[in-house]
Amino acid sequence: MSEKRPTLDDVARIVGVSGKTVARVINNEPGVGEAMRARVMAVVEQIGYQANVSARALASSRTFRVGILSSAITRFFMTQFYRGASDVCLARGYQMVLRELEGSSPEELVDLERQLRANPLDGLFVAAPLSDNYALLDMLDRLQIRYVRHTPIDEIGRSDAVFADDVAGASALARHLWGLGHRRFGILRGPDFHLAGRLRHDAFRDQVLALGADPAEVNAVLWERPQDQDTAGFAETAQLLAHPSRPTAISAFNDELAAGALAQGHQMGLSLPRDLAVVGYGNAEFARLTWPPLTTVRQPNREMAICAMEWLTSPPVAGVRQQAFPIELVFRASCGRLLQTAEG
Amino acid sequence: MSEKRPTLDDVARIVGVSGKTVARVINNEPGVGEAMRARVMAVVEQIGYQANVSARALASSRTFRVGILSSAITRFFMTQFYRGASDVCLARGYQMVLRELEGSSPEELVDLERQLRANPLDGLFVAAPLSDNYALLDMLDRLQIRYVRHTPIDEIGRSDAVFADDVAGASALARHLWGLGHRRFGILRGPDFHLAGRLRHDAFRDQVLALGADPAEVNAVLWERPQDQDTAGFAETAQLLAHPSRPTAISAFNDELAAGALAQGHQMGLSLPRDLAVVGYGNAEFARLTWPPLTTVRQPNREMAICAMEWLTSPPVAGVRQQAFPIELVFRASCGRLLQTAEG
DNA sequence: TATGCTAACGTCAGCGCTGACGTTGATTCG
DNA sequence: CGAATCAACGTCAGCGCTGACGTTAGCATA
Repeated sequence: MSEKRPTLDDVARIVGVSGKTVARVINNEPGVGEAMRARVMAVVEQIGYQANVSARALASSRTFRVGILSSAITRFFMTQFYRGASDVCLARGYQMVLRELEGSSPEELVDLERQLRANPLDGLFVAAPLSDNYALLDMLDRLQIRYVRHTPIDEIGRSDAVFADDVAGASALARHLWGLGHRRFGILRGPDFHLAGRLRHDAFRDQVLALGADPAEVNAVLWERPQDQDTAGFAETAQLLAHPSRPTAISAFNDELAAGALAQGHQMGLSLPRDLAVVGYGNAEFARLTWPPLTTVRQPNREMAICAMEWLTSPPVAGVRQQAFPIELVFRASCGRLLQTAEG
Repeated sequence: MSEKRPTLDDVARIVGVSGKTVARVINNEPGVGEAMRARVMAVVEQIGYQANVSARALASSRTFRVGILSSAITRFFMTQFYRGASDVCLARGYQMVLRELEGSSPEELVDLERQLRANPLDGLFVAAPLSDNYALLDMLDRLQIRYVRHTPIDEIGRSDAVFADDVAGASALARHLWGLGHRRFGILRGPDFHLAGRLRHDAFRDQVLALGADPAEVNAVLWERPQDQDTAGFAETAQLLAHPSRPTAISAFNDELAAGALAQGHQMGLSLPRDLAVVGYGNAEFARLTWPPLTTVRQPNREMAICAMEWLTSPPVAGVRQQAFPIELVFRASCGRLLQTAEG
């Protein structure tokens, strides 16, 4: 409010042209000569003109706003999305908004739909596991909101999507543990509604079996988010360790569960990693802070978000765009000393 | 785009009144009778009218957008802010946007100012430690942007602020450890530019000295963010433990450093928590996942964000509003069994 | 009964852009 | 050399609201 902020017409008046010409310049539209373009830009720079997003949105029925939709906006992997998305939005003059959809009850969906109607977005990045909630996707389609999904896999090519290869990650962990000499495995399996939970479990199991493991010595326990958050994975780990063919290595759905497995191991008096190797998934911030520090899989979340946001802030294209991103193993101490070099 | 979304005039036409009357109703302005208000609301509900935020922003020079500014948008305590802030924004029809200001170089500030000019906000929540960056605050004042600071302390009553009592938290930890019988203390001190770092250090030290500790047996090491993120606090902990009066308890600036202290303890072959007690600060997500799980201080971040956002989305008031929030000790195993009940 | 006052509405000009549609002068070509 | 073409501009009516300012009918009051 201090000094009124300059408008497009202010620029036009100074240059001595029509507002439309200025608009053509700042929007990079054709129909202006090079000389004029330079003159306009000079004045724009000089008085520090910035387009008014609200006016632009009102007149053009675009909003210059993109959203990130997640069922857990506080999780670490989400914050990596924010950083990547934020960079793109900043560079392209878009606003980034966050929206949480905790459950998937019809009421929550209706609520989201209402809010999306009231505050439309130019695009939405849908993070896993919401990305496989078809009721949600149908709603977005109905509202004709563009979206990019972050999903483990999309067999049917339903929409634009970015993915990190869960099968490759879980298989690599399996080969790593096998290479260290482990033959009896426990799997802390993620919830089934989380597609990645199924994929990682299957890939890990298939890989160790392919390497020659005895099916009777590869056991999984399903983890369902317990009431007591302080003991994530404790009971499930105890259950795995109580099995007749007690595993020497545990592969957990994520780093949180892996940390729980380590804690349970400590509590049972095991010496880690000698008595029990543990691998996580996701390379959470705390993976380096457990004891022993977790061997895990890094997912290129930042890069995926950047890609998704670049799509969403660019003109639509025909057809479906899908992009896979390579994962990367992060070796720490939770599997003990390596007996042989792990493959790349 | 499917079916054109209803406008204020659509509602007015159906009810048979002027658009202004509808506006009065949906904005809860005076000047409409009860009967009319009910008639309008009925139609609003029926056709699902939602005000167009862009139009409203353009006409009223408000933006219905509030921001959260942080130097580390990926930290766990920030995500707790998002959740609280998001709830308020959703309920009040505001958009929440995130902005990171990593360093505090003049260039970055200029950049932020440009962006704030281009995309004005109705208010900004400034998280610590940016909340004590006076260059930033001066800039916001100059732009006449309302803001609420999240800061440990504000002696001069410079602006609206919410704070959790760092002095109370650090003192309580000190009393807890003292009560468990500890007499020699190490402090992993936070960086000085982080006001909370100084406050927590001073409060802890003052408290144990007041309880009778020997000043020679209360030592601090300054932590500066190391290059190698994988070993946060390792070297500093080793330094503390190498001191002639080797501490039996370490108080860390935050949970991350505390986890590093635990890891270093393990690495040195100590039996935790018998040989070394550790307390953190902040109750990060992973505090329950370390071994032993961390005793720490919970800060009511969600509640603070809710308060701040309620202020920012309400009409301004005269004077400065400041609100303190109580902290809460979270007892876990990292200090061993309690010898006596800790105070409330 | 004339006057003033007020609650309950209405009117209308923008807010700062955009999109569709002019206009003009220079260039090209039959 | 006149008509057609086209790049380079200009004009203008909105987009859907809001804020400032009418208008009117009903009621209290002198």
